[in-house]
Amino acid sequence: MNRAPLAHIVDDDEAIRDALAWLFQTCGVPSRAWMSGDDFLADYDPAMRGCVVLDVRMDGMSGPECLVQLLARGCTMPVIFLTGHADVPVAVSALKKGAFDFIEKPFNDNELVNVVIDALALDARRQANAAARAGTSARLASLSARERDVMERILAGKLNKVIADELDIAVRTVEVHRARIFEKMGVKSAVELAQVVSGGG
Amino acid sequence: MNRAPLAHIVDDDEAIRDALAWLFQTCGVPSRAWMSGDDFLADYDPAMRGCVVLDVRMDGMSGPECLVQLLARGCTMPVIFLTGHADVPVAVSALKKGAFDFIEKPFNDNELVNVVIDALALDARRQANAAARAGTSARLASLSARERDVMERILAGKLNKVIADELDIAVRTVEVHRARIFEKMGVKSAVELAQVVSGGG
DNA sequence: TTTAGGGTTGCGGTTTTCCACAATTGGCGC
DNA sequence: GCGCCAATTGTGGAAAACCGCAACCCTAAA
Repeated sequence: MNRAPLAHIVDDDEAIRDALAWLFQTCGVPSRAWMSGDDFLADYDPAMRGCVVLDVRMDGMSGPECLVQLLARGCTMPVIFLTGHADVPVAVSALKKGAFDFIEKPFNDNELVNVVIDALALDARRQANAAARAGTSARLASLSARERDVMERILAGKLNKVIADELDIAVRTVEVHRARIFEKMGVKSAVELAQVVSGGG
Repeated sequence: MNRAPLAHIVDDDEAIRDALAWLFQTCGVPSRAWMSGDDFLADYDPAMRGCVVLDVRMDGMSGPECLVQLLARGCTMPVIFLTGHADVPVAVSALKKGAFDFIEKPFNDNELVNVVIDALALDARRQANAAARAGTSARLASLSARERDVMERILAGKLNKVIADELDIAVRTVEVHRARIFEKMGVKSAVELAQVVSGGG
């Protein structure tokens, strides 16, 4: 089951992996570990939830390289970097790419756990938002091409008669499309329609 | 005139201030310099536009302290840090607080200028958005209490008769309020109203 | 060929919206 | 008190939206 929120640990040092896994477990945070960025990317699934705890310097793929790959695959999980070497440009670059945090070793256990918990909470919020947006997108996708033509003009605030004129069809036809759009989008009025498409998708 | 976009240089080293000012000038970027965070904060005005180029380590107030003060005063200008000392926690903290970039000295002149130009562009975009939102807020504030009651219900997609029932007034009165709301908010339909209040304010 | 779905249209009728004209009430500042 | 403004209401009519019913055309799949 990929859908349970996990702390995804990626580190080439077995001692660190074990220590992190143990630390997280004692704090009630489920985790799973990988020994390289390549291994993690091989298992990566967009349905994975939680956060990623990524070592910066590893054999093979580096942490930042792994971040780039994850972003390229549309990963939205917060990524927390761990580093043993002071390297400001790397930290700046990672954070500007969207990393959630960048922590120097040795780190305070409690601090790391708090960061991970914050990251998990952020992911949960994002997940909820994404679900809402996905619902709207799905409804939007269920509209026919013609219905989208009409909806576009409804959202522009145009009257049915104007829409009919622009699309060169009868007003009655616009009314039918309009009703079907409302039904498919699960709204009762043009106002609600405007809100779901501009506020939630 | 505070409103012209400037690169606001804050550094306690006169040589650096002059060098930066000269660098910016040769690239067509107007700038002004301060010799301490306190001095800059004393002159700070929310109407200032552009970006801030802030040294991390200075006599008196540090760069990060200055950032905190600026944020507390609602400053939205992008802040670029310059630092001569590798300090990952400071960099991470600054970026997580919203700093635009964090650059180590010695830096490449061209790179810094590009960052400043990006920051100025970002500020210009934000400024445009803020202006639009301020306009909407101003219009919103011009509504009477009763008009706000009605608008709230219009945005909930309710029919005039339902609104009249809820507010215990005649449908005709709701119509009048409705028309006045549209007029004051500068829109022609309920759909546009929903878009300006949920998308732009 | 039959079936299914999308797009289209007309008819007739109800409901809402939108507006011009006209008027009343109550608070507030001069 | 007087004038101003927000809030309120009514009348009456034109325009638009909304709906159920029935139907036709066309394309793609079974």
